[in-house]
This record gives sequence, C-alpha cells and structure tokens, in this order.
Amino acid sequence: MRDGDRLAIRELDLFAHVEQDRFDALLNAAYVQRMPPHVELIREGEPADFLYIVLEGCVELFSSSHGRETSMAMITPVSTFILAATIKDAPFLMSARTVTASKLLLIPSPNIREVFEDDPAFARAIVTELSTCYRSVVKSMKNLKLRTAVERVGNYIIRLQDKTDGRNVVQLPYGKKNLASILGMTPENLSRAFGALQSHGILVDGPRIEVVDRDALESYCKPNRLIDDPTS
Amino acid sequence: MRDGDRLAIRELDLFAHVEQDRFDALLNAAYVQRMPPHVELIREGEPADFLYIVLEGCVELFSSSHGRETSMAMITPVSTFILAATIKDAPFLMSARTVTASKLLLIPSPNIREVFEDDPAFARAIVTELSTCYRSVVKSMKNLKLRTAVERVGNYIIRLQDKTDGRNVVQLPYGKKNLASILGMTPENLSRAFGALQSHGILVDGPRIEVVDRDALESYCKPNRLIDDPTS
DNA sequence: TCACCCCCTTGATCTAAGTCAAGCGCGCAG
DNA sequence: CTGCGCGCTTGACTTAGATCAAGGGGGTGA
Repeated sequence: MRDGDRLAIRELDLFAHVEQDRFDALLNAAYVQRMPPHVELIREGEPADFLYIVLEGCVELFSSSHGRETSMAMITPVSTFILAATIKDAPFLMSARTVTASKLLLIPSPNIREVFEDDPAFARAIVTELSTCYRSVVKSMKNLKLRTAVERVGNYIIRLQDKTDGRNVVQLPYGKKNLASILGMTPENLSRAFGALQSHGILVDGPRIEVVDRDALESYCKPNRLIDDPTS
Repeated sequence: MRDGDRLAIRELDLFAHVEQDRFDALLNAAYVQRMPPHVELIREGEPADFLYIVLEGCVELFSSSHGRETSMAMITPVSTFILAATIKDAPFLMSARTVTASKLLLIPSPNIREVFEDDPAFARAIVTELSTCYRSVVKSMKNLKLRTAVERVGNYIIRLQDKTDGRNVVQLPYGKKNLASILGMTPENLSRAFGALQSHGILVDGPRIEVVDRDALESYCKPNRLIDDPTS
C-alpha cells in the first residue's frame, strides 16, 4: 500500500483515534484491490467478510428484488461502505459494483470486530460514523417521500452547486442513468425533469449544468436543511 | 418510576451491559412523562436534549416539508427513539407525536453522551442499536423503491402474520391513515390495495384481516428476507 | 474509416397513484 | 336520543411518472 493511502485512511474520522499498533495491524491484514469499471464487488444476502474502503474511483450500492433494481448510494473516495453489516456480522442488504475503475481496500471483518471490542476510541468512532450513515438514509427517505421527481433533481443540483465554492457551473459526477436511479426515477423522467427545470433557473448542456438563477431554482425546489444538508 | 419499568429498560439490549451504578445514575437523571394521544413530543430541527424511551403506548415519527407530511416509523414499547441525534448532538431529523396515550422516559442527552464516552460496554451496545436502526431504514427504503403500493401492503400483512404464532387472523396495530402514511401512500389508495389483495388470499374486515391463502399472498407479494425480516 | 453500441433525448401512450367528492357507520357530546 | 365529526370506503377524474419506441450523437474497436 502506498503511504498516501495509509495517510488518507488514517485521516478518516473512523480511524483517526485508533491506537497506532492496532491501526497498523488492521492495515497489515488488509488487501488492496484494483478493479475495472462495472465489476460486482458484493452481492446482497452474502455474509460480510470484509469492510470496504474506496480509495480511488466510484462504487455504486444497489439492490434488487424480483427483477427490479435500484441504486441506493454512490460511494466516492475516501469512505467506507457496509460498515453496519460488518459490525453486526449480518448479511449485506445491498450489492456493490464499481462505476469507474477503482482502488479498494478490504479489511477482514473479524479484525474490525476485534478492534471494535478492544479499543473504546474505535467503538466511539464507529458510533459517530453509523449515526451519520443512519441520518443520511433518513434524509434520502424524506427526499423520496416528501418531494416530486422534479424537486429531487433541482435540490440535487443545488447541493452540487453548494459543493463548488460559488461557481455557477456544475458537472454531474456520474452518468444520468445512475443519477436517475439514485433519485428514484427512470432516465427518461430525469431528462424531462431537467427540461422542466430550465424554466426555473438552470441551463442543461449534457453533463454540464449552469445555475443561471439560483433564487428561482430555490423558490421552486424548496431546499430544506433537514433533507439536503449532508453535515447536519 | 415503577420497578417493572426499571427492569424493562434494563433488559433492552442498549442498557443490558451498562455498569450498574452508571445505569442507576442515568435513570435518576431521567423523567417519566405520561402523555395523552396526539401530542407533539419533538419537532424536527430542534436540538436533541433527551433520549426518549417508549414504555407504554405508541409514538409516531414523522416529517414534513413545505406542506407535505409523511410517517417515518411507529415506535412501540419498549424501545428508544432518536438515538442518533442524541449521540451526535445534532438536530432531530424527524418530529414525534403520541398516537395513543403513552408513558415515556426521557434521559437527558448529556448524561447519555457521558456514559457513552466512559463505558465501553455502552458504546458497543449503541453500535449494535444504531446498526439495527440503519439497516431497518435501508430496508424501508428498498421496500419503497422496489415495490408497488399493493405489494407493500401485502408484505406488511405477511410480516404481521409472522409475528402471531401460526394464527391466520391479524389485527392492524394502528389506524389505516397512519398505516397508509408509513407505507408511503394515501388512505384511499390503501383501501384500494386491501381491495386488490382480496383476490390474492386475504379477507379484510375493518382492522381485522384474515389470511385465507398464505401461498397465494406470498406468490403475489414476493416477500424478501432482505427487506422484510426485521432480525436479519 | 466505418459500424456498432451505448448514452441520452424526445414523443406517444399507458398506468399507478393522488385528488376530489360523496356517503356510510360508529362513537361521543350535548 | 340526536346530531356531529371522524375514520374509512367507493367512485370519478386527474396527474406524475413509467413504459414503449424511435432517433441522434459520440466514442471505440475492427
């Protein structure tokens, strides 16, 4: 593993306060994997043998049932996924696949659980991490149940713009098909939603979107801190 | 507080392994509140001053945004709610109101956080609890995104029947208006869904539902362990 | 260079679910 | 006992969003 990766992982909230020798032991037990795009990493229902960390690239969490399929989340560097299943030693509730070529770190679940049992700092960090994950799913759920498709798309753009510092042109971080599924709609409907939003302050040009009238956009989409703010 | 309550709380996974004196301290700092039906307990956006435990009755977690409102969960005895906000010292993402007359225990959040910092057993218990909560929201989300309204209702009935041991008559635990909102539909649509399911093995008579052909019901609703099983 | 595929868009149509409106029956207060 | 309100159902209609179908680039590999 490169020192840069080691450092990036160490800086994750989850690992920041783990005792040094325990941290080293975890990383020594871990594997780095490089994966091409569109490779299935895990399948829902299987046992959680590893905790995954995305070091580079992008991973999609998705789920299927009887022929239907939906995206649940996109994981970008540097973050973990399927922490809850690892800790509970329970089967995955979601499948995962690479979106782009990705570099992953796999830490065996038993090692994670061992440090979790012994190192109170790690246990506390896991609590914080899980709270954040929990709250983020609750927000997604509110987004789905309380908003129309067009509003979800508009608020997604607003969030994207907030992440740039003040610029009014944003770039979609992945394909519209993926985005549509994340936002709980079909690609066709996403297209139409973008179309509809052009009368509410945005200008769509492929994956490049210009926010020409932020006020109009907000007054139509009604952003809500308790749904959209990832930090709250 | 009655000894029965004390015992019931002690038996919760969350508190089962907390050191005795810490447990006593928590309960001594706590308040018992009796509430009539339809009282708003907390409002989303407010700071999480207390951890709540439902001792008797039933509490609805719900959320609103710009005129729309939806139920997120129903909490029945004996369970906690809004643990994540308490731990993170973050604003509530959901409001809560009593459905029926209820008895609640309120433990001040600072006390919870204090024990969480000092008692590793409590930190571990919180991790387990949060994992379970997280996974349960993920399941709800899958339920919403992967199923039609009729399927959600059918699977809800199947789950209810599983909780009785073998009986084929189940009773809805709360009103259909609440149920509809939990399942992400209007009361009218819930009525029609019940109607539709009568050709798939159930018999509806007000709040009393008879499962006359479980196989037919399952083959129509496609229950899925990774969505419906609360223990997995 | 060309052919193919994939991504995206657009239009036409269909359908699940929401909305609006009316009515029934039960429980409760006057 | 009577009248009112609420919970629930049913019917008619509307609408958001899905589905089906076609076509237009733009990239990639032979």
